[in-house]
Amino acid sequence: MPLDTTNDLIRVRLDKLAQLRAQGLDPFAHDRFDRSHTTAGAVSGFQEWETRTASGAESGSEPDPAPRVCVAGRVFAIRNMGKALFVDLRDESGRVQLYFRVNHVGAEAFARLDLLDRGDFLGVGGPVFRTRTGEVTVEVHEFQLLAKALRPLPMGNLVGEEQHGDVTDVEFRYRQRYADLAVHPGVREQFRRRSLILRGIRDFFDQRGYLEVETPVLQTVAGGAAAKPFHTYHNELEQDMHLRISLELYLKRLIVGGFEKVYEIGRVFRNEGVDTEHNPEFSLLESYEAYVNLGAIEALVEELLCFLATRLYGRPVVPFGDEEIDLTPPWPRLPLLEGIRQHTGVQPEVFASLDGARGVAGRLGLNLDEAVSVGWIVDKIHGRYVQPKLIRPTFVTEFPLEISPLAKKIADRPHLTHRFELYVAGAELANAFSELNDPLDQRERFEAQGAMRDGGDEEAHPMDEDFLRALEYGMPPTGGLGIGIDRLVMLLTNQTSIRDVLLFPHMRPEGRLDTDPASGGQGV
RNA sequence: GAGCCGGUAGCUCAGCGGUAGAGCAUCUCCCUUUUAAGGAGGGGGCCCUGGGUUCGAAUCCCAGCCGGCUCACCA
Repeated sequence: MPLDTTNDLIRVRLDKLAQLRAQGLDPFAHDRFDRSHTTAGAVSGFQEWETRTASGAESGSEPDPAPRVCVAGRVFAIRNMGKALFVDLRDESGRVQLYFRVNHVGAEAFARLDLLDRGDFLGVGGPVFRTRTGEVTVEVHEFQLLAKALRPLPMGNLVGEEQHGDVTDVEFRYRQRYADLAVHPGVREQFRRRSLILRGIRDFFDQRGYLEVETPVLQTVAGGAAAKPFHTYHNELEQDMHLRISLELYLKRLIVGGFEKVYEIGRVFRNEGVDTEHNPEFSLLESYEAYVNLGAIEALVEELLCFLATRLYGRPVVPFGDEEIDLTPPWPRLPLLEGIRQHTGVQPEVFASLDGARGVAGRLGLNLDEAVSVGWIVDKIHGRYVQPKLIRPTFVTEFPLEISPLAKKIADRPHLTHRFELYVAGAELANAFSELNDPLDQRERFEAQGAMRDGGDEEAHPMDEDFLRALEYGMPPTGGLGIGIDRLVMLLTNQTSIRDVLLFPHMRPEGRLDTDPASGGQGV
C-alpha cells in the first residue's frame, strides 16, 4: 500500500523529515553509529558500577565516575515534560530510558526533539544515572536521529516491559511481519528459538558424523512423497520443471555414491491447501544412514527430540497447551492395524480384502470416493480415529505396501513395509523407512504407482528412471528419516498454528497491493 | 472445497435504519527526574469492494475480496 500522504500522522512525519533536512540534518544520511553498549548492557553495566562504588565507599577508596555510554535503538515512547523529556529506547537486547534536559543538550537541540516520533531510530551518548523513581536512565548529552519512521508503528502504549492496546489482528501481523517483529519482542524470541532448533539439529547430526548436503530444488521428476508439485519452466532449455516435494531420491543417490551418513535441511513445495498445519512451502529434514535398519532410526529420533527439548528446556519435556509431554525414551511401538483395533475395535483381519476394508470405512463414516486400495482406507481410518489420540510420542509401524512405495517389504508379510511414522501431540512428526534398495522391486512399485496415477491419483509416485539407474548400481541397506521442521518447531515451542513458526507465512495477495502484471512487479 | 464468525480513525474497539463514536496515539498550549495515564483544547474516516432495498444504509438483502475458527484433504 503506497504511503498515504493525506493521512495526518504520516503527513506530520514527512513534514518533520523536511524540517530536519532543511536544517541540514537528514536522518537518512547517517551510515553508522558507534555503540559502546546495547541498551541492556548499559543498564547492567550501570548496576555493576553501583555495587562497585558501594563497596568502594566502604573501603574508603576514590569512587569511579558513573559510566558513559553510547546506545542506539528505536524510540517506543516519548514523555514530554516541557523542559525535560523522557524516551523509551529499545534495541534487540532490551530497553533503556533516556532523559533529555535543555541545559544538557542546549536549547536548539532540545527544540529539535519536537521532530522526534515514536518509531524513529535514535543514537545517544551520555552518562548513566538513576532517576528519583529508581529507573536506570541515560542522561543524554548528544544525540543523532539515525532514521525516521514515516509510518506509525502499530503499537499501543509502552512503559517498561508492559505494552497496552497492542495490535492483535493476526492478518496484519502475518502480512506485515516486519511491524509485528518490531513491536513484539516475544515474536522475535519465538523465531530465535526456531533458529536455535535448526542449530541444534545441525549440531546433533554433525556430532554423529553426518554430512550436510544440498540437492536440487528444480527437478524434472518430483518424487519421494505423495503430493502435487508446483510447475515452472526453464526458458533457455525450453523445459518444464517442478519444485521438489521431498529430498528423498537425491539423498539416496548419494548413499549409492558412497556417502554413508547424509542429511539435508531444505525447503520443499507442495501444491495443496493452506491451514493451521500446512504452508505451501515448508522445511524438511531428511537423513540417510547406510547399514542400519529402522530400529537405529527409531533410536536416532528419540535421541534427537530429547536433545532438542533439553537444549530448550533443560530436560526432555515439552509444554503442550497447559500440560506437558514427556519425551523420555523408549517410546511405544504401535502397529498400524493394532492402533486401529484399540481405538475403533475393528479387527485387523477385516482389512485382508478391499471389500472388507470398504465396508468398515463406510460404517465409520469415511468418504469412499477415492478408496482405491486397502492401504488408503487404513491410512484414513488411522488419521481420523487413532492419530488424534497419540499425544505421547508413539511409533506407528507396519504400513501397507501400496502407500509405501519406497520402503522395504517385511519378508514374511510382504504386504507390509519396514516403516514408521512418529506421532506426538496428535500430529505426524516423522516418517522413516528401511529404504527399498532392490531396483527390480522398486521398478515394480513405480509401475504400480503409475497404474494408480493413470487411475486418477495425482499424488501417485512418478516413474524415475534416473533414480532406478542409481539403485541398479547398488545401494547398501539404508535407514532413512524425514521430519517436518515446522511441525517440529510447533511441538517444541507449544504453537498450534504453522503461521506462528514461519516468519512470512503464505497469504493471498492484498487487494490493493496488486501490481500491474505487465510491469512485472510480483514475483512467484 | 463446506459451515460459522469477523473486516469502522495509526492501534484496540463500540455503534447495527435517522448528522461517524470512545480510549490510546497524533497536533497546539502549560509543566526541569516522569512511569499505561499531569492539565486544557483541536484535528483525523472510500465504516473491505460492487450491486440492491429504502425518503434515508456503517447498519437490512445479494454477490465478491481478505482473514480467523471448525470440518474435509495433504507433512
